[in-house]
Amino acid sequence: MELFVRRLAAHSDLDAEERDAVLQLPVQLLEVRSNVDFVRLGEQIDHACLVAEGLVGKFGQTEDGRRQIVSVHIPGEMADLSSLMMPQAATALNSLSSTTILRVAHKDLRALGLRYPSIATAFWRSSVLDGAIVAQWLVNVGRRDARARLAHLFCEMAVRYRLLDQSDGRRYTLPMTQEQLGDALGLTSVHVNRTLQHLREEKLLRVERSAVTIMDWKALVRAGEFDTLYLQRPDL
Amino acid sequence: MELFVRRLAAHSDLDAEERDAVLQLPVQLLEVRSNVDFVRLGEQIDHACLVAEGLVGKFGQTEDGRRQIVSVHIPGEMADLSSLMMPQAATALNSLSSTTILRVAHKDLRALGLRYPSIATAFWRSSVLDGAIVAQWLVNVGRRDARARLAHLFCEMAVRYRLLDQSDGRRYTLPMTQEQLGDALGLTSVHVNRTLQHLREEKLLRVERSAVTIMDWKALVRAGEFDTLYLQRPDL
DNA sequence: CGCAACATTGATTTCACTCAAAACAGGTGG
DNA sequence: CCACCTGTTTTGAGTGAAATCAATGTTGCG
Repeated sequence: MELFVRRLAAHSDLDAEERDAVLQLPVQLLEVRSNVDFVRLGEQIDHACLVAEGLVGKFGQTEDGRRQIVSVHIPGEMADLSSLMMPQAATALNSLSSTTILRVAHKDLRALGLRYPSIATAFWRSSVLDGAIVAQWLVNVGRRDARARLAHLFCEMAVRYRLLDQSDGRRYTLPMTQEQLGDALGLTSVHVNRTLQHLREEKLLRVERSAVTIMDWKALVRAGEFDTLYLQRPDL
Repeated sequence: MELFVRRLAAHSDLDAEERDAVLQLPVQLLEVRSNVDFVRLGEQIDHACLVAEGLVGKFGQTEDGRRQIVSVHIPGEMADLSSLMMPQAATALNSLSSTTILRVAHKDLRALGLRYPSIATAFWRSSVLDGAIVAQWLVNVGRRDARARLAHLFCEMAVRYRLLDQSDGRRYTLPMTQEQLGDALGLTSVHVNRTLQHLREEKLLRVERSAVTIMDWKALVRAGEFDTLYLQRPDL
């Protein structure tokens, strides 16, 4: 929860009272095993899901069962703040690993926004920043080859995890399977596997289990044509 | 401008006074020829662009010059309302055809949001709905083949144009070249051309110049696995 | 009329997919 | 503590959808 406030404060000015008000938000704890759809497509939502631990994927789906991950959310991020403005879920939420969620009621969020306009603004800005990430993913999937897609994703996640664990960003834990990486990048797990090997041979990065180690940041950025502009955050 | 209000009112409740306040917004007229970047990447923005006529594309770019259209905006839509919350443009805006734009100053929009909270909410909701469309495009580009991608796009545009021209949605004018369609769908213009021919042979739809005629709506919906859920609008 | 976009066609190549099987954890219960 | 199961990663061989390269039509406009 603290993390959530820190994230908000990173892009929007909030005074002590406002930060405190967010911290006081009543939440309901929810533990989910790996690979559970805890928000289903078309469902009517009355609470938002804040990721406390683990990893959450927002999924779109085709009729033949192929899935596309539209965004991933790491601890401290509200996975579906947008549900406040769009209560019928157009995408599903799925735990990519075993995850703990804090549910926050819409009515509490709404009340908070009414009472503190700058919090409402911060939420709005959050939605917009999330949207900018999705847009970049679209560029990534639409116009780059497998190698660049993977490189770009790992660069992005490095920057996003940095705010979380204060590490130097060269190492982080991304609990996604190769299958899930494929779902995020519009690739098959087989091709992800081969491309990952290629990336390792090139000494750009190494992924073992869930541990990502970036060996050559500069080269990785070049490979993924990564530019932090859309994240509105400084580079590593 | 009227159209913009109608769009807002379609998803958010606004009373007469609020609707009027939006209509009174001072604007600056801007005519742009086809294929002009009137908002460039990384530019600092202090006004939003409302499309009055024509068609606007939001572009992401790779280093080798390949472009990906991240969203298109038809008359009555604010192409970059998000710039209010993210003044440094992470995507460019380009006129896909000759277009007329109404520029609205950020400060006026902000003032309006402050004075009328439900307008602020309506703007926020607009951002969220835009985001939902981008997310669907990501599913489309990531997981569907060329035929389905095109079908999906034409279905979506049919629904979106309906609010505009009150037609039955079977015919509309989409001033995009095949090259631009390719940029929107992550395909080359050559492949768009061939797939379009295929779609015509199947008697699903016909595209001549900019005139789209849907010949078999049901079949097109099936081909594109189109579901209006994400648009929060009724089907045709 | 002639230029500049745009659309269309053909031939070839390539990147990524499919199918299939094997190796490799990690966790469970006997 | 090992045998087993399930999910994940790895490898191989063959296929296919879309890209690339390169011309040739077409259309509309100044």
